[in-house]
Amino acid sequence: MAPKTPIKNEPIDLSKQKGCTPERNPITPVKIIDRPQPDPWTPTTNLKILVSAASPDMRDREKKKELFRPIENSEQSDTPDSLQYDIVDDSTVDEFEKQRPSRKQKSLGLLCQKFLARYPNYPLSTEKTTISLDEVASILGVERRRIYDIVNVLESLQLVSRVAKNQYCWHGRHNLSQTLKMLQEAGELQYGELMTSQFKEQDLEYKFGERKKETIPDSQDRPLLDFSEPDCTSASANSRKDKSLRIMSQKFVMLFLVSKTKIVTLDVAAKILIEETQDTVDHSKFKTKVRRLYDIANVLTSLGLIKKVHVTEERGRKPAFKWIGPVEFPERTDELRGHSPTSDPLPETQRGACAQYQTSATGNQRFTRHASFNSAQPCEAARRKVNSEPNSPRQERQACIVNSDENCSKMINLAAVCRQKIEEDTGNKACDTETILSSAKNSNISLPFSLLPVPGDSDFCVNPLPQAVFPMVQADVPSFSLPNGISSQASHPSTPAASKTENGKPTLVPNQPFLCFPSSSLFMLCGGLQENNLSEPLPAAGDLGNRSAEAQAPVPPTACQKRSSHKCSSPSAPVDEEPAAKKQVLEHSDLPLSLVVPKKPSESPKAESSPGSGCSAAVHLEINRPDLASPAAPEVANKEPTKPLDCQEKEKQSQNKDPDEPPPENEHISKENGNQPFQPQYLYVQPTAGLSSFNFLFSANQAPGAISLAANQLPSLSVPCVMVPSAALASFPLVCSPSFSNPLSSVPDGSFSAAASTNFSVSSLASTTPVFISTTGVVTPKVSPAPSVDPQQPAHPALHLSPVLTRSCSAVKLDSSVCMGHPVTLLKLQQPSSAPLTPKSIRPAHHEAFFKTPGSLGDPVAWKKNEGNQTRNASSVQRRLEISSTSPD
DNA sequence: GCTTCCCGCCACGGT
DNA sequence: ACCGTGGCGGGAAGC
Repeated sequence: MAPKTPIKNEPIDLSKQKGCTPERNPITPVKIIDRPQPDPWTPTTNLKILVSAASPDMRDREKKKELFRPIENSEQSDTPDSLQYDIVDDSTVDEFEKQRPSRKQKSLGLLCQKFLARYPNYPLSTEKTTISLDEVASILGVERRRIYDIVNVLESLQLVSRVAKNQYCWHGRHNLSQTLKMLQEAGELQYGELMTSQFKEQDLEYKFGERKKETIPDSQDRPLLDFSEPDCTSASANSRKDKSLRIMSQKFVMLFLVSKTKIVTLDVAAKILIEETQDTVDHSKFKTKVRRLYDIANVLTSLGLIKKVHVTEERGRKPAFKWIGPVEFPERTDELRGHSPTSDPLPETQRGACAQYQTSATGNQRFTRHASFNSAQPCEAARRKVNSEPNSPRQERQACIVNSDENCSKMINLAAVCRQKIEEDTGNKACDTETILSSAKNSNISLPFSLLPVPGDSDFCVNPLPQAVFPMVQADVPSFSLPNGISSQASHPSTPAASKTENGKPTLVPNQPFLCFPSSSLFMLCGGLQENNLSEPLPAAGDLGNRSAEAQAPVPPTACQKRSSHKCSSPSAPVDEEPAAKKQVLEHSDLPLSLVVPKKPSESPKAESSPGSGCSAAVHLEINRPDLASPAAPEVANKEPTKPLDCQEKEKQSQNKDPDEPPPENEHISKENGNQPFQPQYLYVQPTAGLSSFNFLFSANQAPGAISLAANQLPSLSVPCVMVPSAALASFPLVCSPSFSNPLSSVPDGSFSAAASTNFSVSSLASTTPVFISTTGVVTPKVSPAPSVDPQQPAHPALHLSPVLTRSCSAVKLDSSVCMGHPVTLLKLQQPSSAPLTPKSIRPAHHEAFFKTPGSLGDPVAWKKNEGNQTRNASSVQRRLEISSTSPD
C-alpha cells in the first residue's frame, strides 16, 4: 500500500498515489500510473539520504514535493497549479516557489489525511498493518515530529496502537465506535452532570473546571482510556507520563460526546482541558492549550469526526468545532437479538417507537462506566484478544446483557432521537449546507460525504449482517412483524454460532436512520450511509452485538453511517466489556444543551423550527458550500421522518430547492465528492390484501447523482420499486425517511433504468426469500439495499436481507476466521460517495447491489471485488473532497 | 489585528 | 551519549 517515495530527482510522478488524477499532472512524463515503486530504496532511505545530502534548498523542495503528491492525489483540483511543481525540479526554483506549498498545504489536517489515506478504514482483521513512523514521515515528507502529533491523536481513538519504538499498528476504524462509546461514557461521568443543566458558556467554563476536579480525580494524568498495549512490555513506556496530547484528545472528544449541541468552542475546551483547571488560567498556558487543540482538531477533522464552525456570541464569533461523527453508539444490540426469541420484538418495538417516538427517549439508563474504562486496559486487552482470537465468545456474552426491554426502550429511544434529530436538523438545515436534505435530494451529492472522509477508505467493509439491521417497525404494519426468529435471523446471517443471541433480536443498522411513521402504511426505508459519518458505526464484527441496539445509525448525524457495513472482525471485541451500558446518547438528541451554548437561539436544536435563521446565526456553518460534505447530511435524513410524509416531502423539496446547487456544480462536486452517500430511501407500501406477503418499496429519493443526471433522463416512469416479502422487510430498518424524494431529484435514475430492471434474482430463497423486483433500476447508487444473505446460514437464508440496504453493498462472505469465526457477510459499500454523480459510475454497481438477492449474492466475492476497486477509488475521492472541503473550512 | 498553527527547540526517559 | 517522544511556544501565514 504504501506508496514509495518517489525517487529523488525523478520527475515527480503524480500519479503514483492511488488516486492519481491524470488530468492533473500534465507534465509528468513519467509513466503515470502505478509505477511499481522503485523498490530498492525504501521510502525512508530515499528521503533520508537525499534530504540529508541535499542542500537546504533541495531539501525544502523535496519536502514540498512530497507533500504535494499526496495532496494531489487527495485533492482534486484544488490546487490547480500544484502540478507544476514537477517541473520545478528541472527548471526553476521560482516555479517551485510559486508552487511552494502554502501553509495550508502543509497543515496537519492535510497531512493527517494523507496519512489516513494510506491505510484502510476497516482493514481486515487478518492484516496487520504496521506503521513505521520514519517511513511515513519520509513518505509524507514531514518530520517525524508531525507524525507523532497525528499518531497520538489516532492512538487516543484506538485507530492505531503503538507496537514498538517507531512502530505503530494500524487498526482502522473498527474500534472507533467502541472507543467513542467509552469516551462518551467516561465523559458523561465526568462531564455529564454539567451537560444536564443548561449553562451559559461562562457557567460551563467554571463548572467544568470545578467538576472536573471533582470527577476526574485520577484520570487527569492518565489517559482516560488507556489503549496502550498491555501486552507489550511497553506498558511502562506507554505510561509515559504525559502523552498529554492523547489525553487531551480523548477529553476533547468526550466533550463533544457529552455535549448536547455537539459543538465545543476551543476556549471552553481549553479551559476545561487545562489540567486541573486553575481558576486563573494562566494565559500562556491557555494559549498553548488552544494550540494543541488545534492540532487535535485538525486530526479529528481529517477523521471526519468534527468540523469547524463558529459560534457567535455576544463577544463575537468564536471558533468552535462541531461533532459530526457518530453520536450514538450501538450498544450491544446483540443483546436485543438474543432476547425473546419467541416473542416478536419488532412489533413491540414498533409500537413503542411509534408511541414514544415523540417522547424523548428516556428509556436509557445511564450506564455505569466500566471499570475497565478508566483502566482501559481491559479494553485493550479485549481488543487484542479479539484480534488474536477471532472466535472469541465475547459476542455471546454481550448478547446476554441486554434485555428485550432494553431493546425496546432503545428502539424507542432511537426513534425518539431520530425524530428529534430530524427536527433539529431540519432547523439547521437551512443553515447547513451539509444537511442531508440536500444530499438526499441529490442536489448535493457531494455534500455529505465530506464528513467522513474516510481517509483510509476501507476497501471494503464487512458487515455482520446482524448488526446491520435494525428493524424499526411500525406497530401498525403487520408485514413487519415477523416471527422473531425470522427477522432476527435475517438480520444476522453472518454469525451463526454466536449469533444465536443475536439472531433473536432485531438489529439495528447503524447506518440507517430509522423513522417510524406513526400511522401510515407507507414507510421509508433509508439506506444511505454516509461514509462521512463515521465509519465507526460499523460494527465490528465483534461489536455487532453491542451496537445493534444502540445503533447509532439512527441517531442523528451519523445516521447514515458510512460503511457501516464493514465490520469485520475486528478487534472491537474489547468493547464487549461494556455490554450493559446504554447510552445516554439518545438523550442528547433531546436536549439542546451544548457545552457551548451558542447564544443564538437558532443554533440550538430547537431552532429547528426556524430553520433558516437559527442556524445561521449561531453557528456559521459553511452552509452554502455545496461541497461541504459534511456529515450532517445524515442527520438531516433523520429528522424528516418525523414529519408526515408529505411534510417531509415538502421539506425536502424546499431543501432541495436550495438551489444553490446547480447541477453542474454538483457534478463537479460530485466528482470530487462523488462518494457522497445518499441515503437511499424507499417508500414502503403496506401490502394490500392480495399481496399481503409482499411489500413494495419505492424509492423515495433519488440518488444524489440523480439530480445531475436528471436532465438527461426522463423522469419517467421508472419508478423503481421493489417488491419484497414482508418478512424480508422485517430485517430492514424502517426508516422514516427523512428525505423524500423530491420531485426534482426524484427522477429515478433514469439513466440507470435500463439495467436495473431486470436484475432481480429471486433467489433460491424461495418464499422467504425476498425478491426484489425493480421496474427500473433505480435505486440510488449507494443505496441499494442489497440484501445480503449469509450463504452459510443454513437455516434462514432468506432472512438475511440485512441491513445492507443502506448502501449498495455487496455482500461478501468473509472467512469466518476473519470475522470472528462467524460467517460474515461483507458488505461493500459502493462508495456512494465515490460514485457520486457521474452517472456512469453510479449505475452499474448500485444497480447490481440493489437488486441482489440473497441468491444472487452467491458470488459475493466477485462482487465485492469489483466494488472494492470502486470503493477505493471512491475513498480517494472522498479524501480529496474532504480535503478540499475541509481545508478551506 | 486576530486566528490558526507550523516549526523545531529542547527536555524527558530509556537504552 | 544517543535516541525516541512529545511538550511547548515563538512567530508567521492567512484571513
